Formats: sequence, C-alpha cells, structure tokens
Amino acid sequence: MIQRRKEKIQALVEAGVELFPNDYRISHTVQDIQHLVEGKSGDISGEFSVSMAGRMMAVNLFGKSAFIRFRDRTGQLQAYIRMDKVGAPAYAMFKKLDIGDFVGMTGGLFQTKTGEWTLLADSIRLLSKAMRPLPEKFHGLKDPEKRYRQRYLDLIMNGDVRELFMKRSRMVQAIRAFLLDRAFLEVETPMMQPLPGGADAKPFKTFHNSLSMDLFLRIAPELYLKRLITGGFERVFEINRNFRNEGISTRHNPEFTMLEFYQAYATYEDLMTMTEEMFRDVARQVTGSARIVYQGETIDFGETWRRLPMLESLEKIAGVDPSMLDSREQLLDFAGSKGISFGGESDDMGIGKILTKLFDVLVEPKLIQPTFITGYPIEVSPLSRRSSRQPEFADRFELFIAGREIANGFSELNDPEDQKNRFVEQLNHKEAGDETPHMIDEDYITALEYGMPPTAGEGIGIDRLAMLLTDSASIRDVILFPHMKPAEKL
RNA sequence: GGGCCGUUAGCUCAAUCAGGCAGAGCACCUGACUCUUAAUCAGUAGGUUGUUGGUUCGAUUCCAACACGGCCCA
Repeated sequence: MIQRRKEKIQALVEAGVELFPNDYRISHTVQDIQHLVEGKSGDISGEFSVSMAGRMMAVNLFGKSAFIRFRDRTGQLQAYIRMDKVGAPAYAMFKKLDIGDFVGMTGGLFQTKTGEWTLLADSIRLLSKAMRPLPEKFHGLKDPEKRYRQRYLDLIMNGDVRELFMKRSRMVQAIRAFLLDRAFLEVETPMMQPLPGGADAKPFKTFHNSLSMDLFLRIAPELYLKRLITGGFERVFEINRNFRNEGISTRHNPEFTMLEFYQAYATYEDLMTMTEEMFRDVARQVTGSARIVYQGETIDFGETWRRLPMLESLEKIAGVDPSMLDSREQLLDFAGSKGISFGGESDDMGIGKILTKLFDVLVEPKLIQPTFITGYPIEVSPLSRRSSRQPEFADRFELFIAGREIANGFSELNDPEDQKNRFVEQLNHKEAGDETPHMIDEDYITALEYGMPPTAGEGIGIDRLAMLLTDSASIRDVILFPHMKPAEKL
C-alpha cells in the first residue's frame, strides 16, 4: 500500500512538484466563508477571490472535473476543481494527489444546484504529502487502542473527539476566567518536590544528578500554595498536573490535572457556595446549560446543592444505626455484613477511618446529584482545620457528583503545633517498605510559624469535571494522550 | 492482582459454533465520466489471521502460555 503510494509520489517529484513547500498563505478559513456569503446566492465567483488550505478528506473525481472536501481548523468545505479553470498541468498534478494530502486553492465562490457553497478553484497546489492512507471515511477509526495510541488519527477522523477536546479547553478557560475575575492570582509551584506532600498517594521518584538527590513528582501542590498564602498573596490558584504512581482505570490516569485554589479570610462554607457558582457558570459556558446529562442521568447544577454531614449520610443512605457510631467492633461487624473487607489493616484503623471506608463503599456511589458531604473525621483530614464545635471533625467538605468525588475543600489548618502533631501521627501509620521518605516537611511548619491568615482551600479534579461535561465514561476519553504500555508495532 | 471479552487487508467487519483453498464494503491501483457529496460504472491488486508452542493428514478455527487492549471487580 505504502509502496504503491511511493511510486505515485515519485511520479509527482519527476513532474517537478514540491512535496513539502512552505510558502503558502491563506486569506480565509472555512468559517470566514460563512460570513462572506451571507445574504448572497448563486454564482458569485466573479466578485472576489480567496486563498484557502486544508486536508483533503474526500474526492469525487469525474473526467475533467472533481469535487473535493477539505478541512481546516474551523470546519469543512467543498471545492470544485475543473480542468478548464486550473489548467491541464495543474489538473494532471491534482489527479495524482491522495485523500489526506494538504492542498492550497485560490478561487471564487458559488452555490451548487443543491445550494451548497463551494470554492471554484482557479488554482490548486500540493502543500504537504500524506505518505500513509487515512482510516476509512464512513466508519472512521473505532478501535479504542488505536484511538488512544494514535490520537492524531482519532482527531482527524472523529469530529466528536475534536469537539470534546475543544470543550475541555473552553472549560479550563472558563474556570480560569472565573477565578481571575475574583482577584485570584495564577501561580506555578514545583512539580518536582524533595518531599511529596499534600495528599496520601504513592509518588513517582526521580533523581537530580547535579544536586545528587532524590526528587518526587508532586502528588499535590497544596503545601506550596499555602506557603504563598503565608507570603501574602491571599488568593492563589494553580491548574496543573499531579502524578500518582497507582493503578490505571477508567477513572485514574497516572498524571492528571488538578485545580487548587486558596482564599484567605474565607471558610469551607464560603467555598461550597463559590463552587456552586463556578460549576453553574462553567457548565453554561461549555454546554450551554446548567443541567447536563451524564451517562443517562440528568444532573442539575442549578440552585443550592444538598449539604449533608457524613454521619448523617451514613445513617440515611448506608443504613448505619446511630447507636453503633461509637463502637469499632459494631462498625466492623456492620462492614463485614455488607461484604466490606479491610485487608490486614483493620487493627490499625480508628473509627474515623472505618466510617470513611463505609462512606466510600456504601454512600459515594449513590450521590448522583451534586452533594457536599461535610464533617470529615480529623483522622482522615491531616491538613484541615479542627471544627471549633466538634474537635474530632474537620471543617471540611467533599463534593460528589454522579457517584464520584469531584472536589475536596476545607478551612486550612494554620496552627503550626497542631499541624506538626498531625504530621507525626501520619508518619506513625506509614507502611514499612514505602518508597516515600519518612520525614516531615519542616519548612512548611516553619512557614506556618511565621503566621498564615485564616484560609480556605479546595482542589477540583479537572479530568473528572471534563468527563461530566462531555458525558465521557472513561478518563482516557478526556486526556489527549492517556498512558498505555508501549505497543510492539503500530 | 482477579474475572469476562477482544486482536483477521490501510480502516470497518464476516468466516471460527461443527478444523478442509480467508471474504465483503470503503481506501489503494488502471480505465470511463464537467453539479458530486458514503458519487457511479468496469477491471486489477492487497493477508506470516497479535506472538510462541501443542493436538491433527490438515489450525484463523481446538488447547496452552505470552503480549497488547476493552469492560467489570479488588
């Protein structure tokens, strides 16, 4: 197949055709044409001339004329190539071109008998040669493995995929605009950290040669962003990649995009309200509506969302009897009766961790409409401020939509003593053989000792939000180049 | 890590159940055609059936292992 095409290309070269020129300029995109022809009809090819370019997606060849469809970044347009218009030599060259080649054409516009606006070419030239054939035009490219590995083919062939990634880009822009509008400062903090902090996850490890030290790809930017709050910025955000050395699934990619933002003089309750506004705003800008459909479920971002303390959700949704909340044994029995196993860890788990596990399995999948769960146990919230009224719980929420965690926010712990104690507590629970260094981020404690204003912060999983807004079942569908094992061959 | 499913021409898929020369559409190549749009018509060509091994006179088909992928579970 490729051999055959090479022979044809050889014929083009021998005819003096340059395969990869770089001197062509366009005057209009496909989208521009729509405006140009507004209010006009018929053959207006004498009125003006345009220079256009794009990839040839289809050719209907007749003897001495042809219709082609070509595509640029804004859309697809038809062109009519006639031998009497472009001249015999150019027409002969054109007949040697393939679907997939990039061409440049000049000419005027006319409507075909079906009313379709068409470029009547008075010149055509090759702009870049495709050496391989494109996938089939009607069925397109379906094989998921090939779509992920060769995303460029997926983007060429599948318009819905192009649209999806443009939506994702608009979504990120809308979030950025929302925060900038509220005086947040966009910052970038280290991706490579000497101590991976801000979350509980296995990090990727790397080595810096000239510093002769281990570094870790960050699992979260949190501790650095809060240093910036200490530094006086008061409102900061970062949209960037986190890396977690864990499993790959329809909901997990080893690198994923996270928004984190921090606002001084705000509480976790303020952030819940702000999150409602942000999601409504972003959903409207991306999908045109604050009501979206995800995998058959209608999800409504309108109005105020349900706010439910975790204990109450366990009682109401999981059927936990309030009388057993104080008893490890009863909770473990209850978990066992629901088929939840804790592996060998249960001896080590406090009530807070058991409750959280029960919540993850029994409640989380049932939270379809946007729901804020509040009142997380301190045990699972090492960076959150202690509730003034209930010191065993944190001033924290998580947001669940369509049965998944989408966001996590809390009033920040800014008491350095309490923070240090919680780090120590966390260290005591680290597994042996863990690759992560068993050290405390002393500089973060030092920063807190210089004083951090009362602050609330939140993280939002950008990929998961993109899944919601694009109705995608797998995270791989919203990441341009998801991670896969190397293929043996293409 | 476990379970189920998949891998056949450039692409989308048949044939496998019940072993017997591996097929179609589109793409490609040649020819005809100046309003087609999944163009049409005629003809040609295109395959190490994911890899390795086993059973068999004979394996795309049955068996095993492996690789890669999808979905579900942990």
